[in-house]
Amino acid sequence: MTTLTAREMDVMSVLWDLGSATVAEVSDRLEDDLAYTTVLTVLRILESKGLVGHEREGRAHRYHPLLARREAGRSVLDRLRKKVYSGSTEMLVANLVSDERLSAQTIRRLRKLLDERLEKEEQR
Amino acid sequence: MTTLTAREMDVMSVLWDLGSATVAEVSDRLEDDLAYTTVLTVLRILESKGLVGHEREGRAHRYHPLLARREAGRSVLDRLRKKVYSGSTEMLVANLVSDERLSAQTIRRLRKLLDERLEKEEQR
DNA sequence: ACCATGCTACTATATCATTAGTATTTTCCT
DNA sequence: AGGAAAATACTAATGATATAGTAGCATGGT
Repeated sequence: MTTLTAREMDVMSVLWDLGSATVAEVSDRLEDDLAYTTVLTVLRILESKGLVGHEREGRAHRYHPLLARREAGRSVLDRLRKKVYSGSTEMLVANLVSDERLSAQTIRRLRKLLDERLEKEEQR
Repeated sequence: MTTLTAREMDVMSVLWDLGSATVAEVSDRLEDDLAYTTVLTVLRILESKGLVGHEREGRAHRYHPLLARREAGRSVLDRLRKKVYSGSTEMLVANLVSDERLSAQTIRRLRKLLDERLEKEEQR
C-alpha cells in the first residue's frame, strides 16, 4: 500500500500538476519556504520508495511521478472509508457533497457520472 | 487543522463505532495485536490533542471521541482534494465511484442525494 | 479487611519524518 | 580553459510516531 506523508504529498502534488519538475521548480511551487536541499531530500526519499524517477537535464535532475494520482487517491480514500466512515462509501459521499461548495453544474455532472455507472452496473 | 496519524485513526475508528470504550475494549477491536500500554499511550496522546475525553468507570477509564467523524473526514478529504485532485471535487468523486464496488442500489441512493442537493441549490 | 488482578502512570527506545548544512561536482559562459 | 553559479551528494540534528516495559495504585470479590 502506498502511504504518503504530508510533505511527500505536497511534493507529489507539484509533480502531478507539472508532469515533471526539477528540484528548483518543485521548491518554487511549494507553499512553505523550504531549503533547496530539503526538497531534494524529499524527492530522494520518494525515489527510494519507487514513487518518482528522474533523468538528467543539463546539470539538473528532472523528476517525474511514477505513482499516479489515481493510485494515491485510492489508497487514501480506501483508508478513509474503512476507518472514518465504517466502510460506507455512501456516508463518505454524503459527507463530501454536503460539505463542499458545489455548483449546480458540478452536481449535474456528478449525477450524470452516477447514471452512466448505473447503466454499466445494470447490464451485467 | 486536525491531522490524525495512522494509528490514531485506528483508535478513533473504534471509539466512533462503539460510541465510547475502555482501553481494553479498544485493544480488542484493533486489528493489530498491540500491548495494552501502547493503546493507552495512543489514547493519552489523543487526549492531549483534545480529540478524546475520558471519565472513570470503576477502576478503568472510559474514553469517548471529542472529534466527530465528519470533522475528521472533512480534513482528510480537503487535503486530498487539494493535493491529489488539484482542487477538483468532481475528479475526486469520479475516481471514487469508478473504483469502488458499488451496488446499483447504492448508486441510486447517491444519485438521490445529489438530486436533493440540486434542489436546494436551485431554490437559492 | 485483605489481597489478587487489572488498570494507570511514568519512562524508555527504536524508527521514521522533517529539515537543512557543508562539501563536492558539474556545466555553462566568456 | 577557467571560474562563477548552480546543482547534487553526503551527513546530521531535531522532533514526532509507534511501541512497550515496570512500578505502583485502586477496586472488586471473598
